[in-house]
Amino acid sequence: MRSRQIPEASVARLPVYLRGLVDIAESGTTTVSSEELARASGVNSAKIRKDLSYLGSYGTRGVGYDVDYLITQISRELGLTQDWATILVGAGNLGRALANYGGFADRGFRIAAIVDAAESKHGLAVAGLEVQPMDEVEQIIKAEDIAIAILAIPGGVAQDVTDRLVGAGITSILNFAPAVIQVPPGISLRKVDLSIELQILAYYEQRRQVSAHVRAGVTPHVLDDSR
Amino acid sequence: MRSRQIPEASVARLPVYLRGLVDIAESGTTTVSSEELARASGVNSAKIRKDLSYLGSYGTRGVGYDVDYLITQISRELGLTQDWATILVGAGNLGRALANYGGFADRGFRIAAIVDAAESKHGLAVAGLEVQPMDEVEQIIKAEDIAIAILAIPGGVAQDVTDRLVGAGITSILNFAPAVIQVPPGISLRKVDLSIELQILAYYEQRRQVSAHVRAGVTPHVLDDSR
DNA sequence: CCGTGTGAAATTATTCACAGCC
DNA sequence: GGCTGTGAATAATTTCACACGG
Repeated sequence: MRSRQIPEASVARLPVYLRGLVDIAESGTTTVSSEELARASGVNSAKIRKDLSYLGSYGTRGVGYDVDYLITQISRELGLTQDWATILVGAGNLGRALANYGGFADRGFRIAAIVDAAESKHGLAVAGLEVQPMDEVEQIIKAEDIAIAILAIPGGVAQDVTDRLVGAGITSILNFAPAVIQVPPGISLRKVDLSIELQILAYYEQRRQVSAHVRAGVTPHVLDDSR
Repeated sequence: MRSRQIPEASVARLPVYLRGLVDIAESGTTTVSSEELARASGVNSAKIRKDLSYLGSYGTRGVGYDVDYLITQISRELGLTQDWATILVGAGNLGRALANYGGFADRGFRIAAIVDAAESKHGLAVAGLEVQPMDEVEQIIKAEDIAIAILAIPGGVAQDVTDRLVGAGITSILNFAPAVIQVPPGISLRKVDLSIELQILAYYEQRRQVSAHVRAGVTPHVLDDSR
């Protein structure tokens, strides 16, 4: 199909396919069907075929996809053939854990700098880098040509820090801070929030417990056949 | 409207509203309009009204929503009025950071136990708990009546550990391991993956750079999550 | 044959727009 | 007058099912 502008939902799955493909490649397999990739990536095969069709016609009918070729194409599409310098903002528990997290430099991402507002953290060595003062953030972003920032800071300062980073030229933000932050149009923002994920799980967990009670004959509170 | 079964997309936003509402409550405001909550939660007001309508008619026309009452209703709907015991699997960098992460016990969640496969970690004190051997995980889950597990383990062992946890009675999993894991039907799974989030950002970053070369037309917008 | 690629159908989610009520 | 609640309209996403080509 080869249309520009891949649907957002598809883009979000491409990295998942990539991970599956890399696993498959490591096992020595060179060709994969959408059905096999479905098993490796937890996404159903029809969705995979549709998603991949947005990239182009990279499969062979009756055969499947060449694993290495597909890895190359997805990587190119995601922009993983270039190196991305990132700045980690916040050298607390979470920030340090993220910095030391292996799978990071994994796919072309590199922490180019770590900054923290607290003077007590300055000069500290984290993952082979010295934590630098927040004061220098503008200069660092410019000097290292950084577009992506990772926020591991307290919620209370998240918006102010974000505004400052955007002012300094950051255009993509991955937010680990437990706060809603606003960005101007044209800036990408993704958030990762432990507490929110747990709350979502709790909803379904509660629902599961309630229905278990009903099945067991305990307090069949509302029972409505009409749906 | 008061229908059972709230759409998944709405459920995923309820915790976001809750956070916004708590912020608003702390500022001393007692009534909020969907427009104000939109500003506080980064979701547009029409969507908010629609989402809240699934819970019931808790607003007052011409006025807005009572902040405390809405907090209560959303909390109840999400199942946050009860306490949830969780087990943290993995006491490495990330696991320890998560355990020490403040906003955790925040909304009724409590780490009841921490386990790790490595003998070197056993007995270690993390966030006021002793790291216990993986051997005892079944017993711990039963004894503490734990339904939710948080996985902060290497990708390579994620599936095996998951199978074991599900076998032991876990029904909700929050996966921080960089791996695709499969769960049986009826088990909830959410994943948080640094590397995948960065790759998604890279796609839009690349696109921004390409279009900047072409012309000054900016690609707009905030990306959303989840699934 | 087999598995991709893709229109078309079905489903889910978002946005609109305004009647209804405070 | 202002803001909710919600049907109806629109858009996005997923699923179906099968023609097509290796």
